[in-house]
Amino acid sequence: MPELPEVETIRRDLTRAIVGRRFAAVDLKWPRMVLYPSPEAFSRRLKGQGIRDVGRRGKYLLVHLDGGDTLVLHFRMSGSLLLADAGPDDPYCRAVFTLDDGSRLCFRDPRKLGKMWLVEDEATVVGSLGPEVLDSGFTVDGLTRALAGHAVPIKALLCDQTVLAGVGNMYADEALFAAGIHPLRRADSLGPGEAARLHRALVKVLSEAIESHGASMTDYWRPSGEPGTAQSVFKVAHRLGAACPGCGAPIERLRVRGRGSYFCPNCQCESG
DNA sequence: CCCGGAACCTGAAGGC
DNA sequence: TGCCTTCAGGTTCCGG
Repeated sequence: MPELPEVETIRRDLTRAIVGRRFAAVDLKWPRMVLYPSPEAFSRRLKGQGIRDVGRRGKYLLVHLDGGDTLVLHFRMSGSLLLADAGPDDPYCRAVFTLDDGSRLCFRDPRKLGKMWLVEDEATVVGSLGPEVLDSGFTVDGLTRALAGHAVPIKALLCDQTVLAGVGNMYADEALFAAGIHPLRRADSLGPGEAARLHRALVKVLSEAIESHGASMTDYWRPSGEPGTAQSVFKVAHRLGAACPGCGAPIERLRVRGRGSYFCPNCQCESG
């Protein structure tokens, strides 16, 4: 499930591979993934535009084009972007972009939940996102302000993209463990020390995951087809019943707003 | 404000 | 073996 570290890895890998190239052809095998404009207009307008740079906002990949448009991609649950040789035979390839040098880019997405937009102003898609966790401008104060006045479970708030951009289920669990905070704690009940620990944990967990090129749990691969390795250092996420690296207690799982949440009942106590 | 549930999707996993 | 149900969770929307 591509969250911030996975999309950032795709951005970096892709930057080396496609900046300066031009879109030559677009083959939409699952047109419903295009939300704007119409699939026909999307393909027509994209064709011929050169790639200026590849950016990211939260979990969105932003391909800035020399015609002034931005191609926006969201991978949702199972999407990935592969360079070339996944090949036209791959049954899960939902869109193929052919570039002017003959290379191909494949949007692979078994579950068809991924989305694409081609817009003049990217803010129409990403304008409502909260701050980037890894921006230098994201401070403990900023996090404290984001928590204030919210009676929701902290886990739910961390996954709210309008509050923080880029954090999803896996990394929210890892950051809460690193900060020693229970996923059900009310966001507005965190003390200053806890907010500072959580801020540090978020930055650390996401930075280290980027260094490991993201986590390949299910359907995520780097554009080269190689897996990321961030999952190998997960301490709680997807480790139900395994020993907590801090205290040895078995990792437990509960549901927070419909999402499976892994935590150590010992190291993350409910009262904080 | 806060929550739950449905919808979008399909492969994997578990039960019988 | 095989059918059926449930689960996985990012996002949006809708109703209580």
